[in-house]
Amino acid sequence: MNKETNIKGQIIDLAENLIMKRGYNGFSYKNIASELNVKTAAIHYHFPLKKDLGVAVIKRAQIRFREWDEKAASEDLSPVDMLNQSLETYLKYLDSGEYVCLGSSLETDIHTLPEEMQNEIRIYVADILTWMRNLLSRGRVQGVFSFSGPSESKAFFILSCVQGALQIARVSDKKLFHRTIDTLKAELGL
Amino acid sequence: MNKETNIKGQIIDLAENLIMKRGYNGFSYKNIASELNVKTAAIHYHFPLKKDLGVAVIKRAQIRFREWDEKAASEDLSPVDMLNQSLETYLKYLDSGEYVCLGSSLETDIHTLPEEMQNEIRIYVADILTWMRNLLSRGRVQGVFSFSGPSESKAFFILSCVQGALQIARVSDKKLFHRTIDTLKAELGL
DNA sequence: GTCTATACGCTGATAGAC
DNA sequence: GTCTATCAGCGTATAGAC
Repeated sequence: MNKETNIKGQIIDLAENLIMKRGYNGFSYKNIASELNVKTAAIHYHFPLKKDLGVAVIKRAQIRFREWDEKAASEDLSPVDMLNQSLETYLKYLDSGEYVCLGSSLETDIHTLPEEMQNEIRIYVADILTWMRNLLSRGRVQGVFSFSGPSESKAFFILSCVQGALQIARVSDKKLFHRTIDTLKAELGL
Repeated sequence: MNKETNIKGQIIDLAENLIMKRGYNGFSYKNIASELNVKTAAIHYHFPLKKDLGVAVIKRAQIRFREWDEKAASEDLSPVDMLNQSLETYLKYLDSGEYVCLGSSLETDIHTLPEEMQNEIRIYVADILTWMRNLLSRGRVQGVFSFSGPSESKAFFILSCVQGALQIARVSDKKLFHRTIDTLKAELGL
């Protein structure tokens, strides 16, 4: 999904993609090592425990998300454009034919994960929910979004819908994912 | 979740619950064996390969779902009551504090599963989507549901939303799941 | 930073006794 | 139907050489 040049970054990239494709319990250091044409011990040098790598993946996702948000804010991106940009991320996952979003995958695995990872996931998901809530709130005040009820509920509703749709699309008709996105936009008055 | 008396049924029960809680790659025969106070070899007697057990879990879910549908139909249950009954299943999962729905968990794991299991999952999800589509269609004709667009799209939308909400609720505020259900109902005019 | 070598528990799975 | 015994392979992880 990304193109890190440093080795550590490349490992995190591969791990993230593997988690999104196969889940945390569905990948091993060997998968990463063979992709980089090294041995597993080399991966352990950078991330002694698998848990360390797992935490690194989530923390980087948190940072990337925050930076994306700040960048969009500094560019004075409109709420509509920001929403569209975020939805494009999910469309990109859909087009890949392989990935679901990171949160989605880790939520499913949550009861098998070390506590440190669980905590970081909660933070990551909370960040996204808060961001969406603020975006909706702002958009409604500006008159570009139209919906009823608390922004918090609507944010949860939209993210649930997109995330769930991406998963179901994995095993059914992908065009229905696009329709779901269209419906969500229409419900906001777009 | 269930209460099978025969051993084979008990094994399938435990496997299903483990999949919903920990994912297919997050459980082992040992988990089931220790729960039943037997050795893993005893489980292999009933299901030689893990894949066999996985397929059995999904096939039973298919049958249970169809039987539930037929029963509801034979009782002339109204579309509203049928919808509510199905939503109660998800609420039960939420209250357990542990489970997401079977489809949800297996969709996440899909790229790690043997082909036989993948096929059964597709059938299972297709069955549920078709059922929901027909329910919505019937309800709209009867004038108890109100929504625009194809029933197929709406079915996908609703199931995505519920499924995604159940997952996100695992790591955030569970009351927002209830609000999501309320919103979905309100959108149908309930 | 990466390698070889090694350890060790767990997992899926099988054979044969009871 | 369940047991003991056993197996190979994998996954995580560490030690020490290069």
